[in-house]
Amino acid sequence: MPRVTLLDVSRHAGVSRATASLVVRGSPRVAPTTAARVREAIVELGYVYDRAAANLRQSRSMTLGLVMTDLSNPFFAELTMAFEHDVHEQGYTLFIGYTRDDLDRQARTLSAMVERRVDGVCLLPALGTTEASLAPLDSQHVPTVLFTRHLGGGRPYVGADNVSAGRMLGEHLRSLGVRHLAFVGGQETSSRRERVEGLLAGAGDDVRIDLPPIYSPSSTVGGAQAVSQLLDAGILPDAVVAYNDVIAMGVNVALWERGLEPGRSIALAGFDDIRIAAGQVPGLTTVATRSEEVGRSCAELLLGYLGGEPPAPRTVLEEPELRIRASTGLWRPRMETS
Amino acid sequence: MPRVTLLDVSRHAGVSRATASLVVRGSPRVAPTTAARVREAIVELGYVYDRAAANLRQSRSMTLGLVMTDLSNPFFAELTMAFEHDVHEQGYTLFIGYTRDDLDRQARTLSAMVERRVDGVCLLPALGTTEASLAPLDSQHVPTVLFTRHLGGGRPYVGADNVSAGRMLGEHLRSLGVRHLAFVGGQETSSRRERVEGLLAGAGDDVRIDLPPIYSPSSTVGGAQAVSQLLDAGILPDAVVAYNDVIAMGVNVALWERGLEPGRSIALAGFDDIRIAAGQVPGLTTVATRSEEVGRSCAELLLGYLGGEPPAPRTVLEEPELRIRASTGLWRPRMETS
DNA sequence: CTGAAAGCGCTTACAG
DNA sequence: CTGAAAGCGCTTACAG
Repeated sequence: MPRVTLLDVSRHAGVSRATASLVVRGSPRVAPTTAARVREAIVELGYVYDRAAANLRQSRSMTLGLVMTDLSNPFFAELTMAFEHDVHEQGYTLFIGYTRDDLDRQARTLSAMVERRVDGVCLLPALGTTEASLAPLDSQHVPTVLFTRHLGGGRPYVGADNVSAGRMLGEHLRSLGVRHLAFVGGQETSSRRERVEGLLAGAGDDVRIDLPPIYSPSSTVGGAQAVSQLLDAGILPDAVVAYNDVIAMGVNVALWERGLEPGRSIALAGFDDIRIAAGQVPGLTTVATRSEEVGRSCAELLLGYLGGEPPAPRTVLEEPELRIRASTGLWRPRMETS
Repeated sequence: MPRVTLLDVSRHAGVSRATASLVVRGSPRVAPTTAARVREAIVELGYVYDRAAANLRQSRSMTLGLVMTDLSNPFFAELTMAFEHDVHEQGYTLFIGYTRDDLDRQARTLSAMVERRVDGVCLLPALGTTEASLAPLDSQHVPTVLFTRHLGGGRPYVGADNVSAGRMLGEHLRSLGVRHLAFVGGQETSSRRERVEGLLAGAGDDVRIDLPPIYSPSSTVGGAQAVSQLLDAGILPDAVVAYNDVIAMGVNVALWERGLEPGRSIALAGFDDIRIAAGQVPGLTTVATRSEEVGRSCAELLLGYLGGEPPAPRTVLEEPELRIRASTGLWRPRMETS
């Protein structure tokens, strides 16, 4: 059976297609009685608006793309929910794609979205992404906002203020009396560099900081392996700082397994304050990097960008917040070295 | 500047639009030299295929919808990743939406996808969903597969075998010597009923089972509140079984805070085996309900369904697997009652 | 294997 | 406020 179209509706209601079209879009320029007749016809015929066809004509799709590496870090699940909420309210439907930090996959995903004429894209760039990687978006003038990782260029970007987050944690640990800390896990990204930079600044010169080249995926397994590498290298700091909470959770388990008691015999902290981090034993000290605010700002920046010029400000840095819990709060220096 | 279309490409290559169209779709019916000339033109002009326009003509969109309540449970993040992987490989792009267990939001989300002519939808139905709620999908003949929660009808469905999962856990706890267990958390859903049913069967008649009407959202906070309600009601079982792992993580914290040591003084278990559960202290005993397999089966069932009749089998139950960890593995009966 | 024409379902000027 | 015509960018028969 053929699809019911706007032409069928207009005939049934005794008006032209143009009029019916205005009614479905809620135009006030149609007489109320006419509009009512059209709406009746819609119900009687079981008509469903074909936004895809409308979009072809209007050359916009009312869809947005959200592309990230993966969801194994709940931070991105939280961000996704906030982003989806805000754009859904504006009538947009969301395309989603996961690059798994693979450049080919990222290219295919972005192309697929561009071919479907997305109106805009929020992207967490995969490792190794360059400005050139984004040519498929730029050549079609698809407004793009980066989040969490930036490329160093002037492209619109939303993220936590990672330098500030690192500094807060560094200051906290120093004030506890930590004299030796190590940083582990994460990938070689802008946000990792920024967190380390802040940590160094916050801890100050009195604190010895080990920055072994120990990277890891954002998983508990990755965290456990990272801290094992650290300990196997003979490094036993007062405090371990993990690149993020998921990694810190893995560090936590590995420390327990080695007979260390996080929060007592060794301090432990992460970044992000994923909701699940408060449900850890011991409760995990962390710096909230505002998943929901980042998602919301991405939506706001992108929506403001649509059909217009790149927005000002082009960079939004969310203010982090230190959340002190038992994983550092109970730790005390083993002995005074002064 | 106007968009580069297939007409521009065909002119530039000296062929007709139809021929150019065949080339972009990789048809073998075009002479190789002609095809090469067209491909050159595409590159030279910077042409981008407009799949949205193609889809209008073909009346299919090469998009699928994945609709669930939310991502606060990592189980659904894992499922999403697996589903996305498989459908991406088949050339589909994914629309996503979160209902937050709200029927209105679910209706709006499904309508938005239907208006955009999705080829198929995988849905975790919000609480209160009836067959009638799915009329927007059915009236447009959008193939639909349910997951995690079913409606009792014959609609295609993928989920874990929750009865079996409950039974495994019940048998495990009984074999440990647990004589009194309580089940807490979760919503009033098909999967909760099934888990409870299996648990009762597995534990047998010798085990006293408390099923207080304590429901909760899938969050650590929800879990902490649920177990507090239990304990405040004066119930102190040998073992607490939570509806899922996220809730169990909250139970874990609340038990510690009350001076109970999960895994020692009280046994604790959940369901799902979310990846992060292994990174708990103590390690959480759970029944894996196969997030990735569920996602994969959803993709397979839905793709098989597209353009054809509803698939057989219409129901796929993934086999669960018991994962014993310290949260029950270290527990021993306090005294013999025989 | 290639080309001219019609059509997917809508919206957009332009007359009236 | 309403209607007839053209067009969004593609694909699909149908001739050749």
